[in-house]
Amino acid sequence: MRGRPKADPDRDLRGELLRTSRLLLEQGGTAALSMREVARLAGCTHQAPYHYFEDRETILAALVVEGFDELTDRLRAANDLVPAQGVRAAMIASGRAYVDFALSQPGLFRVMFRPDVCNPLRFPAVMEAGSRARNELDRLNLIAHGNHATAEQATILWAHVHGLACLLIDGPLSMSLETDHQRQRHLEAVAHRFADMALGAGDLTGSNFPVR
Amino acid sequence: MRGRPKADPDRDLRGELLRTSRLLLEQGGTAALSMREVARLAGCTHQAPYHYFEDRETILAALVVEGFDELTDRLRAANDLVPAQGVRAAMIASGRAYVDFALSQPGLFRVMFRPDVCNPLRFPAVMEAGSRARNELDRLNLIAHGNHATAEQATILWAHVHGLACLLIDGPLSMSLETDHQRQRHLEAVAHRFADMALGAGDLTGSNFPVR
DNA sequence: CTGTTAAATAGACGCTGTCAACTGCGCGCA
DNA sequence: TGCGCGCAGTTGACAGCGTCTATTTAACAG
Repeated sequence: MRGRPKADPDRDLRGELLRTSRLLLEQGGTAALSMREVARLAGCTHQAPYHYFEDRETILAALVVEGFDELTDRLRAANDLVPAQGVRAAMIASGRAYVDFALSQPGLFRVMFRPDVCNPLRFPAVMEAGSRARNELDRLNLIAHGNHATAEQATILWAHVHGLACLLIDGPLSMSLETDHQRQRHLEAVAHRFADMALGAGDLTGSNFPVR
Repeated sequence: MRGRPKADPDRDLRGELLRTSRLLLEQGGTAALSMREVARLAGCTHQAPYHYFEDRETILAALVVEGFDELTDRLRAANDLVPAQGVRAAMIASGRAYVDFALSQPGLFRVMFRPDVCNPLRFPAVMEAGSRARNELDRLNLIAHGNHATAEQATILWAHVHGLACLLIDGPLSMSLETDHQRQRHLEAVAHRFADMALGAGDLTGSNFPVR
């Protein structure tokens, strides 16, 4: 059969393509996400996806936006703990949220920070979604340090959680931790230690935020 | 002409291939490093590289080893500052070394921490080179905290410099800093602030290392 | 009934990594 | 001197990839 097949409004090819892409990305990394394989799994010809996405990078961009939005939600939930549980708990929860997100879908997380794979400058939506996530981290920093919050502290906070996530999903850090239990314990300890450092060090610059 | 060409002992094809690969990797990222393009630029046929490297990943592995070795050298040089300039200066220099390395050759740096592009498990040499670099960071942590050094502090140190490097080369962080000068100043301030946190916080666990 | 557009199909092109087969040059050895 | 073997390449082929172009058909608007 050639040309457009019988109408089937139940079928959402665009959505199917996105779901399939995300699966492929997660299972085999960016290299496994091929236009033709996506089409095959979604049950259409190799050219059908081009109707919905300009090219391969555009599919990735759509996934990246989804990813940043999900990350933003998780970070916001952590920040919202402040009234009930305090800044320290929120900071620890925030770090956990960031790391958990990366560990739960490392394939997506990697692409989110790889401009050579998906160039944010080409996709304003990607840039905006990324900014929203970043704002959530900045908000935490602001809550934590109030008037004494600095851009340097924000950078340290971001670098810490991001570095942790990268090292965990890309092996070098998790390889030395045998069991999942060990890793959990280590991460827990790291989070508390970092919170001590970040919040406690406020004293050094005049903040009177109490340690512990 | 077919078959092996006239002998030319002056020509080091293997070296040429490696140099060319590194250039391509740096200029256009991992996607630009194609077996055939390397061969073309090195002036041989598309199959000649296979005599020296099993496949594309093996070329990348060789570059990654070079990269880790260079990073190790830089970190060692920073650590060697301790006797003359003290722990704080060495920690700042170490961070600068890590970040400078990443910024000076982002293409290579990215591959060094991307097991889906170059799987360390397949290349023992890569694993060992990576361990050497990590040991240098651990050594700094040991010097900084002596008997009170913990695995958590080592992780925080590593995550900090690594996260900083990743965010800088992959855009999100450097994009908000307009000029090179601004970036330099910010990084300087971040380094000092982190050193304060990492060394000063030693007090919290009983270390009597003086801040400043 | 006709024209337009959306949603696909089909085929081709050049690029890629890699497998297989072949070709010389030069060295060790008889 | 002659011979064979292995190193260092060459050439050709194949399948898979992204993407361009052209085509086909279903649905809808006037």
